[in-house]
Amino acid sequence: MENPTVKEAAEFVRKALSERKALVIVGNCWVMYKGRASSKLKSGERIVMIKKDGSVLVHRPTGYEPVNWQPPGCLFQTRITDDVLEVRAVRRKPSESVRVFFDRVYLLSAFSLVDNGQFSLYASEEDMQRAILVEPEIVESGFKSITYEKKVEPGFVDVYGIDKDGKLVVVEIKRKTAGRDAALQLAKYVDSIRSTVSREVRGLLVAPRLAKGVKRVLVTLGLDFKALDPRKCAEILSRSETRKLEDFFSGNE
Amino acid sequence: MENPTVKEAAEFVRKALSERKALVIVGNCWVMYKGRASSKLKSGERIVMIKKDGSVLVHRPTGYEPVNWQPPGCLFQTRITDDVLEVRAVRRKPSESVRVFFDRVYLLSAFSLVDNGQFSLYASEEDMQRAILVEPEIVESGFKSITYEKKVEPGFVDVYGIDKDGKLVVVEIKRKTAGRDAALQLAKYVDSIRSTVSREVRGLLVAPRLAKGVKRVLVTLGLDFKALDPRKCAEILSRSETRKLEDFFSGNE
DNA sequence: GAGTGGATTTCGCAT
DNA sequence: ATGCGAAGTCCACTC
Repeated sequence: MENPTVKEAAEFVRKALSERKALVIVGNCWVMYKGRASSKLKSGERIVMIKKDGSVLVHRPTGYEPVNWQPPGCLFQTRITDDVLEVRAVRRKPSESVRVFFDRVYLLSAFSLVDNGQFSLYASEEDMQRAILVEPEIVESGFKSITYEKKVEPGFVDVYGIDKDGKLVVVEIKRKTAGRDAALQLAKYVDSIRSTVSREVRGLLVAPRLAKGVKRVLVTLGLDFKALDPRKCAEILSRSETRKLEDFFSGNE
Repeated sequence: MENPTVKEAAEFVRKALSERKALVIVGNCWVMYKGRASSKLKSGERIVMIKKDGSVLVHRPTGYEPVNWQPPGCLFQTRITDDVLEVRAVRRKPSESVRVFFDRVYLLSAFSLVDNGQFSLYASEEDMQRAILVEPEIVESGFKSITYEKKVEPGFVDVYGIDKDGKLVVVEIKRKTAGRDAALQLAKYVDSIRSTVSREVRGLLVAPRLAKGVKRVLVTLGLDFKALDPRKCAEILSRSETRKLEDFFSGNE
């Protein structure tokens, strides 16, 4: 629907919302938000998206982020006042509402979209962990993992293993530049483990790189560091997945 | 443009991108991302938005967040292979690319949007600070603010004031539930001030509410707490702005 | 340009 | 439900 009248638009929007369709509205609008905070957006041309799960996005012509929005789970209400179309999205818990007022609509489209496509992300922190479990040698020559996500007093140890000399190794993984906090976290874990075990315990921080000054912190705390590129982990994982896939199709080891 | 052929779509997209228009594409697609991480999104129907500043959003039919995206500043490339339209968005620093492959396009629209509407957000932490400066009594009966500091690294005192008994008050503001960290932060400031002043110094934590257990921490540290809703601050600010506006129009006060 | 902290963060997972 | 931590976080601001 192109350049509909406000009245036509209102009818269309109502129908689309009741049918739980995805809605795209391009037009001139202003927006009021009230809830966790409050905001006012003055008149301008924007792209508004309303999804079937009740999420709302108001996008300006620039920027990655929506200027106004509402997370999934909204209830909608539309009305016309003085030739202005108001679309109101309300949600409870937290109680908040976004009201979008259109005085002109350029484009109005509704879709029943079907999307079952699987999304997979590689080289998250979790993937780095899995990569280390799949191929422990990337961490250190001779390293062997024992368990992962081991619960210790302050939280969770990412990977727990033994080095080539038989020393216990507590591994803390960061997908990004490791900061002072990661070092301190690891130190806590190491201390915690040491208090329960009579063996020697090493702390190893695995991350793509260290933040400035953290090297010194590590030295002070007696911890080790291993640089590891998340992409390499992604590679390892994709390789291991490929292997699995081959195994599946060939039906053998 | 509705249900264009892949070829028509490619031509349209190219033109729109070269003219720096905002582009909305609804269709069946799959997506590959490679950069800080890697991801694959299998085939499905989605809404893709490309903005004039070179940002890209791939939205599934549900959820607030885009499943794939690219921040502003991308360069684009389109091509057709085997009746599939590929739109590739590349950026440097960090080097990453998103490739969207369409085998069907339902809707294709381009817009030259003009948006100069001002956006104002109320009840940020800074707004709470301003509200306290405008109306110090909301903090405590008899409270008067002396100075405020917008930002001092590594931390900053939000507001300094004097209470009804003439004691110095250091105010720490949190827009959300205040945690243990806020209390400790405030304690540091208070200690720091005490060491430089021979007067009595109080620490006052202002926040909508306290996290569990923080009440005890405050008592231990000898700090006070005042519950303050950010929304009330927003109200105060909008009132004070209204007053200002009235002053402006009446030309007095 | 890198580092730091906030966000109407959102999202997921564990308790 | 609540709370905690991660995010391809993004973004604004300081150094």
